[in-house]
Amino acid sequence: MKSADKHRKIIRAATKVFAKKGFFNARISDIAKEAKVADGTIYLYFKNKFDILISVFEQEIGKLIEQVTELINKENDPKVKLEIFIGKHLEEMKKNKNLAEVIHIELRQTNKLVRDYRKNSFSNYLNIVSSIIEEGKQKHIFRQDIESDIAKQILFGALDEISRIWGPSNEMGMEFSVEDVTDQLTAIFQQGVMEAGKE
Amino acid sequence: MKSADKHRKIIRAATKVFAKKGFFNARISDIAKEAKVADGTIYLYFKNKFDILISVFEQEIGKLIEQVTELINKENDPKVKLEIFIGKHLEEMKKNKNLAEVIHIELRQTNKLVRDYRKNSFSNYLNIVSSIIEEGKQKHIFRQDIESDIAKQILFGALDEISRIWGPSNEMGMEFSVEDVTDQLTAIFQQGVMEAGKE
Amino acid sequence: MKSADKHRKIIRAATKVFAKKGFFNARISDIAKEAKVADGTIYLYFKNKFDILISVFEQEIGKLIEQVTELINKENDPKVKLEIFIGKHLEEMKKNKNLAEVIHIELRQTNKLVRDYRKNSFSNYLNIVSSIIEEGKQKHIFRQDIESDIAKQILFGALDEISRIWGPSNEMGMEFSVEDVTDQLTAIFQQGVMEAGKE
Amino acid sequence: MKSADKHRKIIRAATKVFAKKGFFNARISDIAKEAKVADGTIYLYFKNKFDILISVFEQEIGKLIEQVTELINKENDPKVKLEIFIGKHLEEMKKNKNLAEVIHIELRQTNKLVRDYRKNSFSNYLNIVSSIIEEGKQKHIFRQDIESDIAKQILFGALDEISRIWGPSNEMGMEFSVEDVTDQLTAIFQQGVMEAGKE
DNA sequence: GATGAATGAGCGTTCATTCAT
DNA sequence: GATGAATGAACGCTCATTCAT
Repeated sequence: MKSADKHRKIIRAATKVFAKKGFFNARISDIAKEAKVADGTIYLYFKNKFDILISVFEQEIGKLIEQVTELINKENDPKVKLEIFIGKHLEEMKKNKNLAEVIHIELRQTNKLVRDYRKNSFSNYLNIVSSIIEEGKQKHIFRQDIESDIAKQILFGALDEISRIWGPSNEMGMEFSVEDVTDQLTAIFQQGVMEAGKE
Repeated sequence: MKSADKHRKIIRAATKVFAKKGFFNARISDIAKEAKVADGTIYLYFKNKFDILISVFEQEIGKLIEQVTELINKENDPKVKLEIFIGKHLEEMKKNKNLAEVIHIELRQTNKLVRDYRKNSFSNYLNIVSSIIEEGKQKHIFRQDIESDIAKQILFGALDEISRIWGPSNEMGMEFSVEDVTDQLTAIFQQGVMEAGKE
Repeated sequence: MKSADKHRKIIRAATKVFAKKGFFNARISDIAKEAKVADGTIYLYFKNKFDILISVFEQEIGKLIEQVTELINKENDPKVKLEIFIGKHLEEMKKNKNLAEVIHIELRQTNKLVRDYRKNSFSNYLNIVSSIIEEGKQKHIFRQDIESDIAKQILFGALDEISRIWGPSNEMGMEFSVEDVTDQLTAIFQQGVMEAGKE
Repeated sequence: MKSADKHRKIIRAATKVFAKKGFFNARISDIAKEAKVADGTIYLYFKNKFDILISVFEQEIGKLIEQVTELINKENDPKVKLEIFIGKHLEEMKKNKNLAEVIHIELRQTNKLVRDYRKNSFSNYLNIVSSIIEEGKQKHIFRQDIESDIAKQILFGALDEISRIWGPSNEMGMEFSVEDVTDQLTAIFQQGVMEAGKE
């Protein structure tokens, strides 16, 4: 039986290699070597190179959705939910720098498959944000003029760009902790969407 | 003298092709055909394929910096400056959808050369934002706890992601005008960085 | 003991697959699937892929030689023997279209092994023809100027090409029965080799 | 401009390599080396490996049709026409042994493209034979019961198989001249299709 | 004996870059 | 300067064969 363990090993190796070299510069043989399997073995588990990329997302974003959803469901205050979402995302990205790179770089390879994919798991992830925003609007904690579909993109763009602070190519001089960055983004975004006077 | 006109034609063609197919899927011959020159001609104007990509940015971001700087220098209020920056960026991205795609997609090809490049023109562009933030902090209009280096990344990420609303692959159902989106992002970011009570 | 049954099952499967896809396009896994055994099992019965091809001939041509020889030995008239040979060959080819394809297509893969093989069983098959011709010459029924070594090739070429009428790719509009075709070829070849006036 | 000379050189090289190793065992790099061009150059002149094969036929069979047609048109007697056809074919095959091998081996690679091709140039070649036969039947020189569609296959099969006498793998001990073989085949086939008494 | 997961050599094809014209 | 034919290194993927279970 094709071992699930080997599948995982390849995913992990691919994430690492994609993060380091980018999808197009990554060679199947790089991934195979990193995973300590033969080149051909990869094709027992994945249809083609692109399928590996898709699988990396499917796997990792899936985990993220699960974790974030659980944490958020324990909360009532949309304001706090936002903070949790931001914090959790950044925490995971700092923990798994390769994933951050992969999301950042590869999610942007204009490509039918990725697009199709984005309509699925990734969309679900972003829709967590729009739900929170809508809830906040209903409770009159967030401003009525905020479009949740725009706001979710804004927040994701910010999260994604800021995650690179911890990447291998951080060009900033300073080091920021997850807490620092979470605080900054939460502060800006939270305050940004709140109704005046609702502190 | 190598005609500057031909140089421009190639840049324009490359922007179009990169936007449509992405850097790695774009062929030199695609660009040559689009520019109506021979493949070999491109190498009279550019060192290699990557050099074309760099030049597209250099050129386009340069223009952006010029325009934005001029507009902002006429203003005093950092709050208004932010609004101008955001509005101008989005306006340009909507006007030049190819450029938006190229920035979005290609700026993310992890690559030593792009990185080096980002330390130059692109950094300058982002530093316009941090300057505005610093000015706002000094004038006690913006919160003292905002790190301008983080904030500039946040804003750029938001701008970049939101620009895709007008891209060829906009998966959102609705159509938003530049004004709508500018208002939303300005509202969130402005309010987000302002000191309490300073409306 | 390796079951002879499994050996036969694989031969049968291989004949089918080779006929359908040709030797080079046939995959070991195709044959394994068709034979309902594991890929590896095939290597318990055959040395390698080419060995399977050889075995298909060995087996099938062997059967043919046996049957034809028996029928012919009952006859005395070389003219009738020719007719029997032609009729039996075509009958078998129509019955076993896969074999016809395999002989037609694969026997032509220029290859040392096939050549070596042709010197054996296949040669024996063809030599049935030259024997008949020689016998006819001796009995002064067939023309003395006929070279039996050339004539056997001529007849086999004709038989082989004509067998394709029933193949999956018959491009002729009409349908011909075994009898029609046997009659035609027998008529031409028989009359062709006969001495003038010996009808 | 892509030189017609190079096109020819590649065709010639391919014919040689295909003849020697067979289509599937021939490597593009073998052909390139034989033609003294770079591997990539081949793809400036041919769509893919299979396209080279098709082109070899198109080219060579085309020449054959031209030559044979011209010779035959000078003749009136269908009997002589047959002799010319057979003689010319065998003469060309002996002259160009590589072509003989390629026709023999490759025309049999079951394959949609070859089939489509056979419906064109190759069919035209064979139809020269059926026309001759029909003409002979009309003039009551050939037997009325001969089906020209079957007879053309018979003749081609015979020609094709017999051509291999001169191939690199001739397993016969003896050497036969073109004349010998032409005589034999002409004798058999001609006499085979003729009406009784019409010598 | 039987399995099928694993292997890795091997090849068709692409395309950035060069250079003779 | 301009051209575009030629180059050949590079890589994704296949599949016959092996071997641990």
